[in-house]
Amino acid sequence: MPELPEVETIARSLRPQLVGRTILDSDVCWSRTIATPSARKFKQLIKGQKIVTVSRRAKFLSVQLSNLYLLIHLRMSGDLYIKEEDALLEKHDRLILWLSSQGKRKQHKLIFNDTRKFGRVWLTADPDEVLGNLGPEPLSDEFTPRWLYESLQTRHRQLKPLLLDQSFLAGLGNIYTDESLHRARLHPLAESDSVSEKQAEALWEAIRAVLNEGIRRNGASIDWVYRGGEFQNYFRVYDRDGEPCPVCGTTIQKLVVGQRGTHICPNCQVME
DNA sequence: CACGTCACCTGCGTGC
DNA sequence: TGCACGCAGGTGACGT
Repeated sequence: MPELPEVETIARSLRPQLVGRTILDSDVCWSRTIATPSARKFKQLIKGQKIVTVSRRAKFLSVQLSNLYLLIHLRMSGDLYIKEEDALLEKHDRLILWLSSQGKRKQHKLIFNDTRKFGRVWLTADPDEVLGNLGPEPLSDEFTPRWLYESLQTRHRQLKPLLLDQSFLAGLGNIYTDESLHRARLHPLAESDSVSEKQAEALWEAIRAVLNEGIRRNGASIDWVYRGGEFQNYFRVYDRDGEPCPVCGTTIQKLVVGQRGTHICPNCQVME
C-alpha cells in the first residue's frame, strides 16, 4: 500500500507519539517479519531501547533508538498504528512493540499489521546496510532537473521500470509513477535516453508535484486497506482505465509494463 | 547491463 | 452459493 507519501504520512503521525518512549518489550507474531537479526536476538536487543527520532527514507520508516536503528518497510499491505495496551490482537498483526507510558497517558503499543506478510523490519547499528543502495530522495535538493536529465541520458531503459527502480530514484511506486508520467506527458515505455532536456524538466516538476499533493492529502487509501488518506479521489490516470482523461477527455487505457498495471492517456502520452 | 519471470502472501471482485 | 481465476500501493533472486 505504501509509497513515499503514505510512509511520510505515517512517519508524521507516529513521530509525536513515539519520540521519547522506551520500548519495554516486543512480541514477534510472524518471525519472518524480522529481516535481521533473528527474532530471538531482535527481542533481546530492542528491549529497553529509547526512541530518539522517527523519520522516513524512501519507503522506509526509520526509527532511531538509543544505539540501534529500527527500519520498517511496509511493502504491499503493511501498516503501523498505535493502540492502547489492552487492545485485542488483530488477525494480521505481525509485530508488537510495548511502549512506556508518558505522563498521565495510558500505556500504548506500536503494532505492525501486514496482511500479505511481505513487509520487513530490520534492527541494525548501521542503517546504510539496508538503505545504502537507494537513489536520491525526490523531494530533496539533491534531486534536480539537471540530475534527472543527465541520469536519464546515461541509461537506456524504459521510463516506468526505471522510475520504479529504487536505486535510481527512491520512493516512487506504481501509483505515483503513473501519475507523474501522465502529468509530464511522457509514455511509460519511452526510452530514458530519448527524453529531451525540456521533457526531463517536466518530469522533474511532475514527480515533485504529484508527491507533494500525495503528502498534502495524507496519501492514498484503496481497497480494504484504509488509512484515512484522500489522494485516491484525485488520481488522474491510476485505476481510471475506461474513464476520461481529465486533461483532454480521451479514454484512459490500461497496459502492462514490467508486470505492473500501467495507466495512460493515449492522447496525452505519445511515444515520439 | 537491461529485461523477463517467478517467488513471496492473503484477500477481494468477477464471472461462470 | 461455490469456485476458479486474476489482480493488488513491492522487491529480490534468478536466467537470458
